[in-house]
Amino acid sequence: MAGQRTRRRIPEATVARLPVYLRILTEQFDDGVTNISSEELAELAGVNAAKVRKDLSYLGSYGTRGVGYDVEFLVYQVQRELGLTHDWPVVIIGAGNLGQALAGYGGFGERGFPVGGVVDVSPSKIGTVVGGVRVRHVDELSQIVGSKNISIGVIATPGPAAQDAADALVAAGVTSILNFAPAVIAVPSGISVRKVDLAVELQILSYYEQRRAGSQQGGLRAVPGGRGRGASA
Amino acid sequence: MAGQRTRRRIPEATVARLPVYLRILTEQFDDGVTNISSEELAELAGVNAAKVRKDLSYLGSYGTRGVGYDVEFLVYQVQRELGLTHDWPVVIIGAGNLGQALAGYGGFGERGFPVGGVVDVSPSKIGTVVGGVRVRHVDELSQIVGSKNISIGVIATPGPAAQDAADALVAAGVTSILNFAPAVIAVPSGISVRKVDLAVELQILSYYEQRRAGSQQGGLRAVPGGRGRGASA
DNA sequence: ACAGCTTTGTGAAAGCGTGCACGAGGGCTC
DNA sequence: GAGCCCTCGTGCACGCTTTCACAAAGCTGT
Repeated sequence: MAGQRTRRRIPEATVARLPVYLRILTEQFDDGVTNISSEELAELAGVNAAKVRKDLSYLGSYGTRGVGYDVEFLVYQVQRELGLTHDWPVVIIGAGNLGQALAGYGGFGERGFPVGGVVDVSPSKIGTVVGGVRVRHVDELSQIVGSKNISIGVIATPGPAAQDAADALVAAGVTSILNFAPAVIAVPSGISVRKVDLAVELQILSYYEQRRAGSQQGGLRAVPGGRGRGASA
Repeated sequence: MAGQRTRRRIPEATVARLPVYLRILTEQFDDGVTNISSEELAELAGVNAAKVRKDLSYLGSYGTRGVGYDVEFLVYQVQRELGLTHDWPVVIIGAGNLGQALAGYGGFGERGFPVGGVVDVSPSKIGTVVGGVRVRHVDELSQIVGSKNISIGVIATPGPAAQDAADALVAAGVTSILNFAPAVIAVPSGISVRKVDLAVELQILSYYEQRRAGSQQGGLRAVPGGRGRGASA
């Protein structure tokens, strides 16, 4: 019974790259590409080929030496590893500007994360329809989460409301949270949290931008740029 | 002349945390707090106190032993280091769902990143007003960037258009890019790129969610969760 | 069947970030 | 003004991540 599921732990850095590989592999598959080498995949993902091989080796030995990887098979394996063999409905808390955009985005549903519900506290928002979903009151959160078996919540509230939102999500039974609010939230251990802060990203860019303006000798140096990447055009 | 600007290089991981400290410090200052210890700041930021001290030490020795840090002074120092002493206007490329939300968000302008322009390729978008800015054609990008001295561009296009958008931004003179499109973009060296991919974040959560479902013994274990954080409630 | 070419999978080394632990230094009290 | 207490700043060790380099393995053509 411990056969398939409990495979070796995958390093966090690798887990963060697998979705990128997956998107590229899917695109390649749609383009009719049936086989791909670590070198090609690395090029498309903007990383080192050795890193690709090591990352993929955590899933198993799915490549063929001298040939490369079978795209379709690899897509399936990465999906399985990431738990993307079924949909994960999400609930969005906060129907303001950002919440509406996320609900209306559509890209979520396509990628296996349909919007299972949107809640807010404001009476002016409740009852409106965003992204085909009617906004309901946050008090109904538990009911929504329970009935649709939702385990992922998205916080799209203003910063000061983020902790309350997180508490409400956890109380409702959500075990993973994607936090867009500009605030650090505390959650019980065992709950996964990832944070996306747009202002923070811009401020990081500002740092390198300013640094560049300061050191006026010999033009530009390579810039780390975080999860992004620089390559010569 | 090499005095102020060319201080020691700050590690990337630290640069990514400085904006978080800055937000917390600003909030504390607004609440009338005049002094803060590394311990308190660490608690609020969800990190280790030693890490806070080490991070801040890259800026200089601005703390007072036995006392802590002067909040107002520290706010100023972090702002200066991040280059936030003046505004950085940004140009948004792509006026779809996401682009509109970003332009209308308002949080950008408040934090020193006013929307200096929005461009798109679609005639149906051009001329419409989002976030108080009229959408213009992408061909006018150079003119917009030049006249407003913009150095940061935000890509909010669909994935397939991202590379073209990046090329257009670089050609227009932008040197930092925040990429929201689900695609890896290639840029000349010397251009900073940061990437925010919503689907990727959800897929990472999916991995840990699935892993949890797989190991059904003794409840939940601590989950890395990336840039987010777990703390006992 | 064998030689040669290609590409994977992985040990080992180097690099980077984190966290501990403690010395250094400054304020406060008596 | 001397001693005590508190908190910063940082050297060091540890662990994670990246990168290199190469042996193992498979396909192809003769």
